[in-house]
Amino acid sequence: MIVQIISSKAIEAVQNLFGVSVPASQLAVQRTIPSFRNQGDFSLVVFPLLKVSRKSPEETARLLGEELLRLMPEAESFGVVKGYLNVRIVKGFWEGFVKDNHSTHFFGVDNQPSGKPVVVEYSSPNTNKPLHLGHVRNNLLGYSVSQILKASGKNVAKVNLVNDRGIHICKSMLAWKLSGLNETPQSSGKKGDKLVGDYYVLFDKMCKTELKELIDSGKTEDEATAASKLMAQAREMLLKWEARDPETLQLWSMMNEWVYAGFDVTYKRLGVDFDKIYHESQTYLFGKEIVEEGLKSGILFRKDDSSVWIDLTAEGLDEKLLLRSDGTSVYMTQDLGTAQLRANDFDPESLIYVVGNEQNYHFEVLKLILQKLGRPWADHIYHLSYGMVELPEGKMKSREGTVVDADDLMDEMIATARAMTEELGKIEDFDSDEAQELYRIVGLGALKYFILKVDPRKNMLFNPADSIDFNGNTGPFIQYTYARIKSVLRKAEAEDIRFEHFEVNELHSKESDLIISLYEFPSTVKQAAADYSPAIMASYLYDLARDYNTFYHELSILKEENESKKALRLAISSLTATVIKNGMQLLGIEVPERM
RNA sequence: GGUCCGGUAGCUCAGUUGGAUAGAGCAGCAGCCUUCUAAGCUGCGGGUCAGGCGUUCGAGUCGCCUCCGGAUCACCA
Repeated sequence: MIVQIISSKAIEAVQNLFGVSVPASQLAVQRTIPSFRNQGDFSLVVFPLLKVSRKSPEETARLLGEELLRLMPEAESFGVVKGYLNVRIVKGFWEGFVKDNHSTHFFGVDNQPSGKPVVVEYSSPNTNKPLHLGHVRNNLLGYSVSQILKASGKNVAKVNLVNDRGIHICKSMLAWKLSGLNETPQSSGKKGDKLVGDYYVLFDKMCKTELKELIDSGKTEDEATAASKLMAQAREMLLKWEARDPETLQLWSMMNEWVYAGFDVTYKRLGVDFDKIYHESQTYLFGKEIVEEGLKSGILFRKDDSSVWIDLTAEGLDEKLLLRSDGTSVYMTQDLGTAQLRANDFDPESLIYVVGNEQNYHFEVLKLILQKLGRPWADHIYHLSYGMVELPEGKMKSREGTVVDADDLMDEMIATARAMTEELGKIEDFDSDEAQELYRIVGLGALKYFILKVDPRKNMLFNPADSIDFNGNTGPFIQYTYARIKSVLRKAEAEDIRFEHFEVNELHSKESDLIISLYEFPSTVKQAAADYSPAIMASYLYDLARDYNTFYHELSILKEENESKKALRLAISSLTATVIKNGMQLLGIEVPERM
């Protein structure tokens, strides 16, 4: 990397000039800001060196620049502004970079996977209701982070932990049974997850009616809840399920199958997948052995009512329950068990949990307990905590019907893509299938980019009006740039213009801006991986697309008369297309050849 | 109340270990298609980086305090 080269040569230069060895941390090398690009490509801040140079900032920069020219064949010239040394890189360096990579299909994403796997858990839905906007953010993040980690050279295992048991599933089952309609996805034509979700809502309604009657008859709210027959029936059903009552199990597995079939459709459309799916019904009993182990080693303790706890007050947290007084496990117990299970299954380098920030405390405690229990891999648990998705009218509330359904959302985005495309009238020669495919790519591209461009940690606002805007900092803008480049490349191919041979003797500023952006793609992948942040990739791709569009606008490519320049511009264009395609793929976004 | 996260232009968001004059997009205004795709490009206006104090040659970025918003602190998951 050129930044590292400059940095290490600068250390050498300081040694030669002032006889002092300075740490790399003292030498900040950065891209020169646009105002001073006429002087150089990269800048070095010399203020930290004044103590050792005992000279003015300008003089220090000048001496360092001269020494760098001697030491660094890649340095062509330099300029000094105040305490900034601006270094111009020789054209041959960029020529070599473009020549080496312009036809490399997997530029930037071709790191060979090595090491133990990184296990990424994401999605993790409940089977009592369909996927909504919040899940969409989760799924897109999990998938994208997995792609980015892979590209950066990690082995990745994507896992899903489906919450397929518990009182909430029993509620759907009970409502379905009580309705007596025997409604199925086949009989109703409803998507399975929607159908089951409807019964969950129905249960809620029936429950409210029952409660209202009880309260009207003079009971307090608490008394009414306690007296609710429906709730009692649901609890009874859960007990039956845990006792493996055949009839209950059958109903449970039938309805879950419906949900899975529905989820599969949504997952497939969203473009996400998993290497392994865990089901809580099979793992919810795990973790108790770990609790026993913790009791033996004295890390956990039992209270008089025989419930089991861990005392984390020394860590600034509270006491946390791990086993109820009746000996049953809680969420934390299960998660300890599934973490161990995953450690056994994968022998992972690290465990990543893509889970909303409302569970920050849970994961902090989970990690701490496992560390106290001496699990070496616990140090590598990372909670990829993301913020909530809010709507302009506030939070999504299923009870108030303000939940944005994942399938509906995709439908709307694709319909919008269709409307926009038809209005622009550029694809008259597409057949119906090609057109449908384009609407899908653009609609989903808009949705995915809109969500992934914001820093995962932050809460985000999902404004439907903004999300369907396809101009500016959007997925379709980047897709458009790609299609535009491909159009040029097709023309070049038709005219049998090759671009293997060119010499770079001079560079237009728009050319060098673009080349340097392209050069930074591999390190951007690494950084996005290190930060678990698709937003970094999204932001990079937007800047790149913008750089390309100004380049495209200011310089002609095919009409350039100088053959060498024409070839260079085609090579840059080709590499830009590759980077956009590879980068978008890291976000789970496809790019169209034409649009 | 304790802990954690956030507060940057009217709105939505960037701002890599502290570095040059804090940037985009949207919205508004004004231009650019006889030229490789105008889903594009160019220009204009718009800021007490919530506020204060401190560290530093240098702070949106680090530390402390205050204010505002959110999450969490269940024998729920």
